[in-house]
Amino acid sequence: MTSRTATIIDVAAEANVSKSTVSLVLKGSPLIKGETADRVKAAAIKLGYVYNRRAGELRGNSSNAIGVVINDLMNPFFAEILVGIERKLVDAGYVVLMAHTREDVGLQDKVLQSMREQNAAGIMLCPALNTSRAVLKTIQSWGIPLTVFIRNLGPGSYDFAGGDSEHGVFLATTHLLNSGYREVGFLGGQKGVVFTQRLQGYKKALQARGLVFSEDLVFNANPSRVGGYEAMNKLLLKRPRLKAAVCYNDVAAFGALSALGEKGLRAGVDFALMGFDNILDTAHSNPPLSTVDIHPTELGERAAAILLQRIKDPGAKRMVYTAPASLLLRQTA
Amino acid sequence: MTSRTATIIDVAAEANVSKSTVSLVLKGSPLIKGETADRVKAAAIKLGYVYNRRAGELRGNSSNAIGVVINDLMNPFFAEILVGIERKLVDAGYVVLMAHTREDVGLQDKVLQSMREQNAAGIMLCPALNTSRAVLKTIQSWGIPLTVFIRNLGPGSYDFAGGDSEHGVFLATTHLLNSGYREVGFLGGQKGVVFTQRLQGYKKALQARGLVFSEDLVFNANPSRVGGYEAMNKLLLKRPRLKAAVCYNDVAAFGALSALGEKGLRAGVDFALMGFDNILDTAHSNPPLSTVDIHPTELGERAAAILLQRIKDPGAKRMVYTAPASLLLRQTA
DNA sequence: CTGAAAGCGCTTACAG
DNA sequence: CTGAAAGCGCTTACAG
Repeated sequence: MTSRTATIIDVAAEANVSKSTVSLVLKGSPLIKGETADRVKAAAIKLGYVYNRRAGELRGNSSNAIGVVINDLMNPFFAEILVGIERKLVDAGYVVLMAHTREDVGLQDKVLQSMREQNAAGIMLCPALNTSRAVLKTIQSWGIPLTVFIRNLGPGSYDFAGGDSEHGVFLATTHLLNSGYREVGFLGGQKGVVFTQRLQGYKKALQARGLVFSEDLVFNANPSRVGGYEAMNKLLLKRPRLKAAVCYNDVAAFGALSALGEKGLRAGVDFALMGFDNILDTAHSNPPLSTVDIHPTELGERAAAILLQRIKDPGAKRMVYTAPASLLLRQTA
Repeated sequence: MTSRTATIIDVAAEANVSKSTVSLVLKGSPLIKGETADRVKAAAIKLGYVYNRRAGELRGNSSNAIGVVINDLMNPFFAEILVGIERKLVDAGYVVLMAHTREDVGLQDKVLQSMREQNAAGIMLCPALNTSRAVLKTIQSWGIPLTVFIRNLGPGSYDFAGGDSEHGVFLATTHLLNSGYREVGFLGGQKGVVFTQRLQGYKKALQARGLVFSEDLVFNANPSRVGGYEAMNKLLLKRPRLKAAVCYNDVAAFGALSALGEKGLRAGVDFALMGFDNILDTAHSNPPLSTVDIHPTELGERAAAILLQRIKDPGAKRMVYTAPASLLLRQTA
């Protein structure tokens, strides 16, 4: 435990220069003669000097911290997104202030406020369910660059990155229809913009076939494993002849797989099931899940890239990235 | 975008007091008369004052940021641990600087260094595989409170929180043995302290029964879904008569479940399988996984609690938390 | 090519 | 109960 960490002044004294010179050397300024710079660097090493970022940022009014708020880290989809975001941000020299809000709007306000106090250089937000669009204005009024990801917040001028939910579900549903199923259910999920978009894709696929949409075939539930499990049990009970369904997301599909297994039904032979997201786990589930691939980790990287761009160019026009969705057929459909 | 954010000086002017008074009021000092305090608060609100934490911390040499470094966020086990850590830390008024190192020791050094520059109030570290014990000394020399979690780094005086790996696997293996299996395999995982401990539990259980340990029954692989999948396929190929195995962790067990399913084998009837960790997913896998419960999220909270305690009392003696392991039987064994 | 000076926004003794 | 003053560790014009 070093009693007292050396400052720029100590280094200056050691190297026989002024602290201005030390500061310049430390940031690699070409203004300082090589010989002097070497002397300063040696002194810094000798004293075990550590840059005090806080002080530097206070003075320069800069920041290298970016806040990212996630709601449901227990869902691997978000964990993968976070990994992508973190990678991109760290590569760009930032540090991430991570907060988990478990869909709690109040907590979300609190952590956002805290990120503001920390003087975050930017904020990446996947809004908690029921988040008011007013947060957008609030954050913008703070002058902090923001990019919203996954769940959009309706029309507005904010940057956004998300998956092509509607088209993805359209593809999945169409695939099931093409495979000969006359009736296909929609399973899991229950509210929020993403749900609405996915359900829309489902409806459009039906429509394209001249099929009529029926509420009876949508089985709402939490977008979680348990939710998918319960929804599938309900489906099996109420619609015993239904043999195909597209799920709100992969995690719900896993729950459905579990429910199917319990009844001795084999996904892919007794029941056709499609997931959504293509989280890593789908490749080795039992059985491997057919799903819609939106490349979660890459999506996270893209979202972060947008924020980085916005920080660089605050005046740029609105940026939006929609991750293309493609069918990934494995064994469940 | 407010042109210029108000400072304590602006508030002081607005309220007709000195900035010292404002500072005191803002931190709720009882020194200031109620009436004055109210006036200051009103002024702060009126001006939209935002506390500049950076400045305050520079002056007071304090910090409310805690660094947490995770290696494999793609493994839900770690995601759950992180959720526990984050919850505890945020509840205590801290902010988390999260870094993901994907088992890259070099990157780990880099992020650790960065946390130091940020003047982190503490660090929670789950060391990347092959991390040298020297990091411990390094971090300690920085004077930053540290708690290591999940993977311990050998003997030393650092605080630590992890699961009872040895006993947990002992229980799982014994359960399989008690169920009548004469031979049980050990599947997945391949290096690191945790692996060693778990394998040790396996050996002890064998020993307690007078059974001899054979390398032939351990199937190494990455501690991931793919790893478990591959290990199970190897097992099935090389030891067709083996009908039971304990897995290195839940995620490997999922991969094994997938491999079993592919061969038309039903876990729990054709093959007995035990996982380890009890991540949320196990409750609704196909079929639901029997596992060893070490309460991941709570473990994360406990680990964070240790760091908090250490920050409060730097001189306290070594703190260690070992999450008790208990058998959780579902359908695979 | 390098130094002296001012200042970022706060906190903390110290007076009164 | 409140104010004046010093200072946290840096950066950034400005001189020279």
